[in-house]
Amino acid sequence: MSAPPPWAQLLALPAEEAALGLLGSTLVVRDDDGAEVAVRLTEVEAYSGELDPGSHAYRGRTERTAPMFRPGGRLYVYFTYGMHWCSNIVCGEDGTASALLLRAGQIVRGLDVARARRPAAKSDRDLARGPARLAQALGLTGADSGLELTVGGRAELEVAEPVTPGQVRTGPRVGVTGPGGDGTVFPWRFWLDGEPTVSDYRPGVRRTRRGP
DNA sequence: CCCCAGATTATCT
DNA sequence: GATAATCTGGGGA
Repeated sequence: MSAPPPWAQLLALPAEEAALGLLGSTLVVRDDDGAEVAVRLTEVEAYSGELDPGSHAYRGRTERTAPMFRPGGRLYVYFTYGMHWCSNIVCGEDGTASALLLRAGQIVRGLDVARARRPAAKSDRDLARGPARLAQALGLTGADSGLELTVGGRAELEVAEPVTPGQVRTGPRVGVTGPGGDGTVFPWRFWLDGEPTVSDYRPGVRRTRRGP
C-alpha cells in the first residue's frame, strides 16, 4: 500500500472545481533519458461530463476517450487538426469523464529541452502558449494518453499553494454551451490574471468547402 | 499590429 | 466522407 499522491484530493474533484487548484501548479514530465521539462500552468479549460456538448466524451466512451472516464490523476492526450497533440489532466471520480485541457503555461525547468522541441517558438513566452504548443514542449503524445501521474514517475504534479480568487479570471469556452445543451455558456476557461503566457483565444476557423 | 489560408490525419458518422 | 478543444508563416495596414 502506498500513500495517495499529494494531488489525489484535488484531482478527485470535477474539472471545473479542480481548475482553481491546478492553476499555478507545475506539471513535470520526464524523458527516458532523464530530461525533464516542468511547466507552471497558467490557463486551463474544463470539459466535464457526458452532458457537456463540447467534450469528447459527449457521445459516450470510445477507445480514444476511455482515459477521461477513469479516476482523476492521469493524462488524456488527443490528436487534432492532423498534426497536433493536446493534453489534459483527468479529474473527477471513476466513470465521470471530466478533464482539464492544459491550454498554456510557463516553462520553469528544462528550458533548453523545451526550446529544442519547439523550434518554431519566437520567444520563451511562446514555448507553451497554447495547448498544442504546451504538449509539444513537454514531449507528450498519444502514447501518454491514460498515463497515471506518479511521484517521481514520467509525469507528476507539484501542487502549488492555492491561488486567491482575485488572481484568477474566467471566461467562456468558445462556441460551446454548457451541460444540458440549453444554450447556457459556462465560464469554464480559467487563467491567471496578468500572465504573459496565457494563450490567444481565437475560435477555430471552420474550414469552408471550396466551391467549384 | 491584424487577418488569412494551408498544413495533414485519427477518429467517428 | 467530414470534422477537428490548432499552429504557423505570409501579406497587408
